[in-house]
Amino acid sequence: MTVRTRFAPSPTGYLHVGGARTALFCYLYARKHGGQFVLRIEDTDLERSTAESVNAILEGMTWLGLDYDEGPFYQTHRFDRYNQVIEELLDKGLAYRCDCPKERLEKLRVDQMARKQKPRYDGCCRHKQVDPNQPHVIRFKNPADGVVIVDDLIRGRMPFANEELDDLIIRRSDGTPTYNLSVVVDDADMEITHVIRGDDHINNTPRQINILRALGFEPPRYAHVPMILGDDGARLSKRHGAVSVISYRDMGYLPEALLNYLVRLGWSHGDQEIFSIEQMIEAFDISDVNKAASSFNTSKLDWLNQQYLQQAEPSRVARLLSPHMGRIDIDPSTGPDLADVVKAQAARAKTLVELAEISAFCYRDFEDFDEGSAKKHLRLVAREPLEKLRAAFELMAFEDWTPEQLKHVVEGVSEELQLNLGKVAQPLRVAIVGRAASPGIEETLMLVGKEATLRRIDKALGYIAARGGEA
RNA sequence: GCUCUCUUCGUCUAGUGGUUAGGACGCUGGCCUCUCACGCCGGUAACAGGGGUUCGAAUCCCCUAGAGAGCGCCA
Repeated sequence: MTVRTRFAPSPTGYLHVGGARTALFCYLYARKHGGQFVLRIEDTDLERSTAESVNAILEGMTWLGLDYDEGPFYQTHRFDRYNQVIEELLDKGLAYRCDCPKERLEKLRVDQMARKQKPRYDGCCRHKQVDPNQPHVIRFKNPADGVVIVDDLIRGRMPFANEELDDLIIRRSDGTPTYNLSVVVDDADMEITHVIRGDDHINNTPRQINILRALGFEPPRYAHVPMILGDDGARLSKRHGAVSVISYRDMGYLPEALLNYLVRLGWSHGDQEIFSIEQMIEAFDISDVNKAASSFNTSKLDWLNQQYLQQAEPSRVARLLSPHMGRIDIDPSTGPDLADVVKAQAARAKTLVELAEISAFCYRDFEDFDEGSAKKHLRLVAREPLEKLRAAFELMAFEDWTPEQLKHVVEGVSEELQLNLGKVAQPLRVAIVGRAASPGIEETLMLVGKEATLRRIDKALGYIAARGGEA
C-alpha cells in the first residue's frame, strides 16, 4: 500500500505557520515513503470560504516549495458524492432526519450545562418520521455504547467512549454536507493512508472513525501534531505579529530557512539543526514528533535565516533581494552587481530586509552620518588621514580600483602617518558608509566606487571642519 | 461545567530505570580583527508539585496544579 497524505486547509484566511508545518510534515512523510501528497481545499462552509484565501494558501505552498502530487481538490465540487453517501447512510438506517428547532437545541444545551453535563444532542429525532419536504438536517446515528480506539502515531492509543459522542449533523438544512462527513468521504475516496493534522482534531477523530466504519471503510492511520504557540505561550494569533507564511517572505526570510525552523518545532534528529529538504525527507518520521505544543521563537528563525543567507548562492540571494531594494527606492542596476554586495554583506544580516538596509550605501549617498559613529571617528585627528586618502584615491585610475590596490593605499597612509590601521580605516569607513559598520575597508571601497568615495570624503571633511576645534 | 490532550534550561529539544541531565537559539566572558558581522573557545540556565513502585527514577503508577483543545447547521 503506497502512502498517501493530504493537507486539507479551509480557505478562510491565509496559510499560517501552523498550517505550513502540518503541510510540511505531510509532504515529508509522503516523500520519505515514496508516496503521494495531495492538497484538498475544504470549502464546504460557503459563508466563510473565499477565493482570495485559496490563492493565498496556494501562494504560500508554492513559495515554500511544498509541491503536491494531486489536487487541489475542492470539496464544493464533490457535493453530489457527499449526498450520495448521505442517502446511503439514510437508506441503511445509519443516519436520520432531524427537525429539532434551534430553540430546543439551545435550551437542551443550557440545561445540560446547568446539570454539569457535557452538552450533546439527545437523539430526540432518532425514531421520529421527519417529513423530507420540510426543513431538516441529517444526523449520523452514532453507536450508543462501546469504545472507539484512536491509535495515534504520535500519541499512542486513545480510547473514547461512544457515550461521550452524540449524533452529529452531517448535512445542513440548506443541503450542504458538514466537515465531519466530507473529510471522511474524501479521505476514503482519495485513498488517504495517513491523516496528519492539528491536534485540535483529536476530539473529532472518534466520530470520523465511526462514520468511516458505518460506510464500510477502513480508517486511515492518524497523527495529531501539536499546535504552535506565540512567543508568549499563548495561541498564535494576529497580535503576535506575523502568522502568515507570506508575511515571512515579505519580511525577508528565505523559504528554506522557514521550513528548517518549522521542521525543528516539535521534531528533532539528534543534535542536528540545519536540514536541507533532502535531509529532512531522509531523517523525518512522524512518530518522532513531540506531543507538546511549542512556542514560536523568532530569534532562532533569525539565526537560521542568517545561516542560509550565508550558504545560499549569492546570485540567487541577489535575485530575492532585488525587490527589497526596490522597496527602499533603490534600483540595483544603478550600482555594483547585487551579487557582489550579497557576497560582502550576507553574514551581516538576518533578513533580506536588513540586507537591503545595510547595503543602501552602495547605491546612493546617505543623508546624515550616524551620530555616534561620526562623533567618535570624524574628529580633527581624522582630517589629515582623510585628506591623504582622498588625494591618493583621486590619482587612481579606474582599472587600479581593485581590492589589492585599495588595501595598499589605505595601509600606505597609515604607515606614512604612523597610525594604526584602525585610525585610518575607521574614519574612512564612516566617511563613505555613514556609520562604523561595513565589510572590510577595501571591499567597501570597491562597492562604493571611486566617484562616490571622493564625494563622501569631501562631505566628511566638511563635517569635521564644521565641527571646528571641538574634540 | 463535561470530555480529551499536554508538562526537561527563557525558547526549540536529546533523553525510554543507573548520564557530571546533552545539543541549539538567546544572553554572557574571551579569542580573531581596520569596524560590524561571521567563525572559534568558555559560561549561564531545566526534569511543574506531591505521593508511591524500585537497591536506584526525568524515565513506571497515582494525585494535585498549570496550559491547550473539543463540546456549532465552523473546519
